[in-house]
Amino acid sequence: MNKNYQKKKQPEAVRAGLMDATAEIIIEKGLSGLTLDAVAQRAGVSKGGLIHHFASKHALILGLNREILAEYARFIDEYVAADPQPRGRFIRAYIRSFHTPLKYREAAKLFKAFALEMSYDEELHKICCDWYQDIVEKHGEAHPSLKSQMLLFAADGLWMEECTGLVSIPSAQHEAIIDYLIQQTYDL
Amino acid sequence: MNKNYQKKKQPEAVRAGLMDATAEIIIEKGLSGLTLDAVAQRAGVSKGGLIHHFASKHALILGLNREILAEYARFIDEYVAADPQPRGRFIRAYIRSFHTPLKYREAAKLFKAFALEMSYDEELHKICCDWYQDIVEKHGEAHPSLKSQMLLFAADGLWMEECTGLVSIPSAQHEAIIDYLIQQTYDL
DNA sequence: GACAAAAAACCGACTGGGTGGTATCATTAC
DNA sequence: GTAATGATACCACCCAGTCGGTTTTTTGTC
Repeated sequence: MNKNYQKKKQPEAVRAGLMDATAEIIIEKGLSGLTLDAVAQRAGVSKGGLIHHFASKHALILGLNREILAEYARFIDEYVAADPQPRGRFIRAYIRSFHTPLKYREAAKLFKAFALEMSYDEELHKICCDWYQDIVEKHGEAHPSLKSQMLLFAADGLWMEECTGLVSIPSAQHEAIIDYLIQQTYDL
Repeated sequence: MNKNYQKKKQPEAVRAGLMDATAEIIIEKGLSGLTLDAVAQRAGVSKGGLIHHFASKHALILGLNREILAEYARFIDEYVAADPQPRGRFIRAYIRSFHTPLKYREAAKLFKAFALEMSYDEELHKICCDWYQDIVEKHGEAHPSLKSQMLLFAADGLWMEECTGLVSIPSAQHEAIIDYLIQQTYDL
């Protein structure tokens, strides 16, 4: 570990930089605007270097997706652990985690891009399904009530609204809605 | 009807065919899989013919989007008109219309594709925002309660789940959730 | 109704830029 | 040395949009 001393090459940093660049480009231009050249250039790496770390564009996308899902999972874990009231704990954590700024700013846009691609990419779909199933098995109720499910869907809907900016809610109102959802989780 | 008898060219039918082909391809392969050649071929038209009807790929996408939004608006209008109870009427119509099969099967996937593209296409974004604003001004409440907003978001979330197939809800449970949401709209 | 001119509808080969991926060579770490 | 890391050049393919042309339909005029 302490061999890093005087290391000129730092593959892990390069790899992280590539991930960041990928995320930024997807946020700015969407998945369709993601090109290997652009990623390499933004990360200050050659295309060959990029391909060395991620064998293909697909691998790059999957890698980023995995990383982001892992981060969301960490958020949810933390929120659940910090919540003394068991009832509705998972839903509160779910709501809060999806409205917490992540490592990647505007991560919601990223997630939305993946949400679309899921329909056409089985591997990506499976990764996301497994993630969701794991998180529910870990924290969720075995037989959630209709109200619980409604609250989860409402959190998803609000998240989507954030992504698309369709309704243009003032941020104060946005907060109010989240508070309302949280409040509802105490009465399940 | 019989006037068509001798008509060889039917531009409106061709145009409609191009729309259908576009929708089908987006459903199958997503927006990124949409190519002018594929649309033309599926519709049985040459590329030149396609370009004659839609000046660009962008125009094609916007045209289809407009058509679908109009169809959703019609659904909502009908549901509102048929609902004797004014309170929560719009929300019920909203929920129901987004779970009604449209002209284009699996239209949800289409809509999801547009929802993504909105972030990167100002024109598309404006069309959708205007549509939403119009429909709310027409039927919605001026100052919706938090619960009203929550129900709308829940409908959106459920719709998204339909698109992505993330949670894999049995259809019976799906129906139960919709019923629950509808039921909630009577108590606002 | 006739008939020419204009307009609309339609065709398909071609272009030019972009992009994913490969092959090869150079450098650094251990 | 050699394995990991990274740079550069390159290729084959795809795809949006162009362009000159043909065919059909509509329009204007007598």
